[in-house]
Amino acid sequence: RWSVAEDGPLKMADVARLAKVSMSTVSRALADNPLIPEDRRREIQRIAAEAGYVINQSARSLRMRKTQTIGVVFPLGHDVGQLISDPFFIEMFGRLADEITTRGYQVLLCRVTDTSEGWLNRIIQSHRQDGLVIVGQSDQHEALNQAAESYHPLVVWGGHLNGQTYCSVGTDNIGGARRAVDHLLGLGRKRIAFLGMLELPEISLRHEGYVRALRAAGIEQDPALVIPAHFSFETAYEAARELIESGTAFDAIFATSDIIALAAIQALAAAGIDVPGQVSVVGFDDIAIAAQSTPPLTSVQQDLAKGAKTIVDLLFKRMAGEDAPSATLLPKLVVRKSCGGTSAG
Amino acid sequence: RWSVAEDGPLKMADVARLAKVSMSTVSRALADNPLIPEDRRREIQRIAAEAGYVINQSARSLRMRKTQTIGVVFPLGHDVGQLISDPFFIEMFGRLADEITTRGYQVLLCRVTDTSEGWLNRIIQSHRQDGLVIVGQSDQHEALNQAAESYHPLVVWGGHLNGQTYCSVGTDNIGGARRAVDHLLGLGRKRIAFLGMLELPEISLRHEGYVRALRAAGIEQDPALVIPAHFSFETAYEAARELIESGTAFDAIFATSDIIALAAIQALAAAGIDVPGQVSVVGFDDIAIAAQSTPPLTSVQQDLAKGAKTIVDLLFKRMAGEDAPSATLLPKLVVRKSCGGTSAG
DNA sequence: CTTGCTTTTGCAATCGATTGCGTTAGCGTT
DNA sequence: AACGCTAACGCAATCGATTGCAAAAGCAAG
Repeated sequence: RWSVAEDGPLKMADVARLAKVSMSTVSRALADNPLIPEDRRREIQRIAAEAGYVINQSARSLRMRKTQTIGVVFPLGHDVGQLISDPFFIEMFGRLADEITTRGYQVLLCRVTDTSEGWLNRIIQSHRQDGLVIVGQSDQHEALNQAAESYHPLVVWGGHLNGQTYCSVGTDNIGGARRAVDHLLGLGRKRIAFLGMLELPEISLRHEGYVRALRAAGIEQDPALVIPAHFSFETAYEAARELIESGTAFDAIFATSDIIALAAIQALAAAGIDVPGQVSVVGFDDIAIAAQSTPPLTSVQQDLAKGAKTIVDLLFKRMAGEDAPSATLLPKLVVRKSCGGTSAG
Repeated sequence: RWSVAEDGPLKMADVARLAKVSMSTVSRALADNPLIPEDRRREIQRIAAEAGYVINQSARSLRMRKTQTIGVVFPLGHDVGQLISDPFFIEMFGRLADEITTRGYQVLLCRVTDTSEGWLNRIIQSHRQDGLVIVGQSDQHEALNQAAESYHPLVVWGGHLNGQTYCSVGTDNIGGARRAVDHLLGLGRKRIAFLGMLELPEISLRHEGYVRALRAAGIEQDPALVIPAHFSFETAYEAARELIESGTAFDAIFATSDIIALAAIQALAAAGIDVPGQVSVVGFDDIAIAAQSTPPLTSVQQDLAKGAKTIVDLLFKRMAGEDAPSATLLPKLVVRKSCGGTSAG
């Protein structure tokens, strides 16, 4: 009898010996190749299963030049440890994982530790995956553009930017922001602060929506109301606190993520400012906590389930050689108590 | 000049040609093997980097019989789609991913879609990973025991069970539950409901702690107060609703996860029952939302950061051939408003 | 019993790296 | 110049599968 401990893992050659056929035949039988008559196929499959044989994926990947694996790459640089701290990315990852595993592929999580020149090429050429999903462009627009030239199975979650050659899926950031700010304006708010990092493409688009809404309402923009704020709770809290202490007057906050919004609400509470009484707050993403917070947060909802499905659909198309275009999802404003009563003129 | 599009990806042989040395030398140079003089090593590394060469990991894995990858396996069966719905698993995954990538390994997410006989062996023998973390024993205690016999680089997050031969890391479930129920008893609560699936080993241990606390307080157990409840919000809500409608009297709930606790609180609210006025609620896990909910949830905190670090530490020891023992983490009761005022006799 | 055709099967090359072992180069001694 | 010794380097086998191509087997018709 054969044992893992003594003889090491079973190889295909061993199964071939057991079944008294050649390796070629075993390989074809396990692959359900019709070249082998069906009854013999079944027989060989049974023998392999009973022996506990499993195909060595390293060998298979090398020979077939594919890994049955999709790499999911998470954003870089800006916030170290963001992976575990940001509910948005976490949820996105879960949904992507679902979509990918449903299609019979494995999910490889890639965290980029070294963003020096060529980081993306290093991931691509490692051949560890058959396709890549990049979650968030961060500030790597150029790197993505360049990689997309020669590597096709690549889809990016993020904003649609000028001169973009890669395939991206993302919410209509301008429209979403526009809707949020329009809502605040509709409540009679006039001094609306913007919290977010303009350096990030998606945030920059949300800022554009903010600007357009103000302009359409004929309200003058005040640079003092545009505050840089990272995605982490602590830094966002700090940013909000500084805004409050600066003495700049404001009656609403448009936060470019829910985490930032929640941090702002806490900072306002700490300063004794009532939400939504004195200041209205709107977030972005509509993560799960948003509905549970006190007060419940009004937020621009991104449909991550649909987003993930779209990303993976497009990726598989591209893996099949087809040329899939970018897609934009329509955001929805979910109104809750954090921005005050029912709308007014 | 060389181009990905035209000539396919660069191979080590190409680099060898560029550097005018043999493949052996290139391989050794890239591996920083001291057999090659340092200056030549640097030179070859420079040439490889400039050409954009990256080692093909499939080939490397095959030859070296290791993949620089750790598989993280998620629980099976009980709750389909739990991956995306359960914040506990998500957070655990994030922390594991951090610990693993910090050590220079990749993370492969394994979702088991086929739990038929031999599922674990199929993962192990695929040789896709150098080590395995299983998050949650589910009902697979026996399968784990058997696999552990011949496969050593394996660590399980979960309870420590009788006759267990595999290495596990987990919270002291009995102690944690005991502490939670003792707290409720200290508040004067006497009819404490238990919500959770006894079939799961960890939950069964928490039930044991519940029983011990009641026994120590000389309070009679009522089987009608032990309610089966899955981990998903919807099913837990349903379970809580049935408890309420059954008419069984109770003045406290010990929920075996925060999700269950939050669902119970909502069900209670819907029935017009005040928390903590009429019923005290305690959860388990202390996930991020717990502190943000209304009312903030008292919960048994599991230190996931430490748990993940311990798991990965032990796993790497086992991968190195050492024999690492199981570990137990001490839970901490975090008291918030959901179970009522400061304690009383 | 040939011949011709189809169905099965197996040989051997291949994927792209790593590495044991033997060879060559380089240098210092005598 | 010959020798010995070490430091560098390269040949070729190897990891474990897949697959093109050719050979063998099976079968029917002549």
